[in-house]
Amino acid sequence: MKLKAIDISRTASASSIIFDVLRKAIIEGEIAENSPLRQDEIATLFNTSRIPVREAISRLEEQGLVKTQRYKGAIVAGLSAPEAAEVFDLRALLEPEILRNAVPRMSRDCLAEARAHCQAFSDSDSPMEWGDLNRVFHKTLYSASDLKFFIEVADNAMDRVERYVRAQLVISDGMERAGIEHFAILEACEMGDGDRASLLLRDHILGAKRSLLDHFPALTSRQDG
Amino acid sequence: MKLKAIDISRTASASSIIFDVLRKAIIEGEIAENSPLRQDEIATLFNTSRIPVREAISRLEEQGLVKTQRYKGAIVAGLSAPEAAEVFDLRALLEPEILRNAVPRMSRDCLAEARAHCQAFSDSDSPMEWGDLNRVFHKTLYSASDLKFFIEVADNAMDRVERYVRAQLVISDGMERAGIEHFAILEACEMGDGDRASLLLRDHILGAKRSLLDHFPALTSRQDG
DNA sequence: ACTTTGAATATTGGATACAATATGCGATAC
DNA sequence: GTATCGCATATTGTATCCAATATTCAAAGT
Repeated sequence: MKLKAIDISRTASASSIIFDVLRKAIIEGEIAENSPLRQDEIATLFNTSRIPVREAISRLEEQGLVKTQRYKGAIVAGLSAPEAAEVFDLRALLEPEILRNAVPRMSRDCLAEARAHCQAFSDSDSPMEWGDLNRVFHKTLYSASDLKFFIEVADNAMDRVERYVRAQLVISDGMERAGIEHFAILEACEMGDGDRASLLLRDHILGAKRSLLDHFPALTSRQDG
Repeated sequence: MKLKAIDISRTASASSIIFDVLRKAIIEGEIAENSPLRQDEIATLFNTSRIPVREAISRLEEQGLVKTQRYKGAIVAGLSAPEAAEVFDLRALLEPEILRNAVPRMSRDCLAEARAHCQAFSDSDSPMEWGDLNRVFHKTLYSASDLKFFIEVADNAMDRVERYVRAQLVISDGMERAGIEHFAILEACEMGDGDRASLLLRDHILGAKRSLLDHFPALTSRQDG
C-alpha cells in the first residue's frame, strides 16, 4: 500500500500547542516581563479547559521562561543584566563548539541555505523580521552538527535572551554589525575552516553581549505586551 | 513580632513533590530505562489524582528525563553511547568554567565542607552511597560560584548521565581513581589555583567519559527497576 | 485620614468524570 | 494453523467541578 502516511501518534496535543505558542510569544517579547499568565484567559483563547494550559505553564517553568508561585500563578521571567551576561557567556562557550563540529559536515545545500538566510538578514529592513532571520541563520549553520544535546541547551539559552537581542538589534547599530559578522562566519564555513568560523562566532556572541549590556537599561524599560 | 516564619507560599505543591521524587528515582537508576511511567500507578502511590502526576511528567519530559508519546504514555529516556559521550563533553566544557569562577569565591567553610565530602567519598565502601557522595562533592565546589545558569545546565547534564556514572563506579575501578582525582582538584582549590583546579576537573570528567564508554555495554544491560 | 477587618470576588491547585486512543485476546474466516 | 477482525479492558487527554488561597474593597474603629 502506498500512502503518504504521517505519524498521527506524534500529532500535537492541546498542551504542546499551547506550550509552543506561549513560548514563542514570550521569547519574541510579545508578553512583557513579569506579566502574569492567567490560566483562564489562555484557556479561553485556545478553547480548552485550564488543564492543558497548566501543563504548558509547567513546561515553560522548567525551561526557565516563567516563574510561578503557589496560588499566585505564573509570570514571565525576566533577566537582570548580569544574568543576561551569563547566558551570553554560555552561548559563547557552546555555540562555537557546535559550529566547529558542524563545519566539516555541512552539505552544499546547507551552505547555500545559510547564505540565503544571511543575505535575507542583511537585506531586511523590517525590524519585526530581524529576530527570526538572525535565529534561523544560526540554526541553519548548527543543523549540520550532530551535537543534539549542545544544540538543545544553546536553544534554551537563546530562548532566554532572544527578547533582548531583538530589542538591541532595533535600538543600536547592531543590525549592520551583525550582518557583516554573519558573512565573515559564513565564509569561514564555506572555506571549511571550522576553527576560524568558531572563533569568529565566539567574537560575534561576545560582541553582542557587550552591546547588549551597554543598552540593557533601555531594553528592559521597553514594555510591549 | 519575632517568629521563625517560613514562606508558606513556597510550600511544595503535589506536582512538585511528585516531580522531585520521580526525578530522583530516574537519575538514580531505580526505574529502568524505557520503563513506562503509569499515571494511575503513580497517582495511587502519592494518594493524588493524575493531574499533578501529569504535570510532573510534563516537567520531566522538558528536562529530557522521559519521552512521551500521545496516548501511549511516558517512558524513562535512555542514552546511546554517543549521546552519553556528548553529555560528558558538555560537562567537560561547563564544569571547569564553573569551578574556575568558584575558586576565588570559596570560603573557609566551603572548602572544609568540600574536604569532608571528599574524604567521605574516599572512605565509603557502600556502593549505594557513592553516587550521592560524588555529586555532593562536586556540588559543594560549585556552590561558591555565581554562575547560576551554568550550574542549572550542568545539573541537568549530570541528571541525564548520573545513572551510568553510578553503575560505572561500581563496575570498574572508577571509585579509587575518582577519589584520587577529587583530592587533587580539592587541593588546587585550597591553594586558590582556579586554573589548575579547572584543568584537573576537565581531565577528571573526560577520564570518566572514557571509562564510561569502555563499560557502556555492561552498564546499559543492567536493569534494576 | 489611617488602619484593620471581613466578606465578596478572582485565581489557582486538585479531584472526579468523561472522551479518545491503545492494547490484548478470543472468535471467525480462510 | 494463521491472519484478520471486533470487542473488552487499560491508559491517556481533557472538561467540569470543588477546595484552597490570594486579592480587592467597603465598612468600622481609632
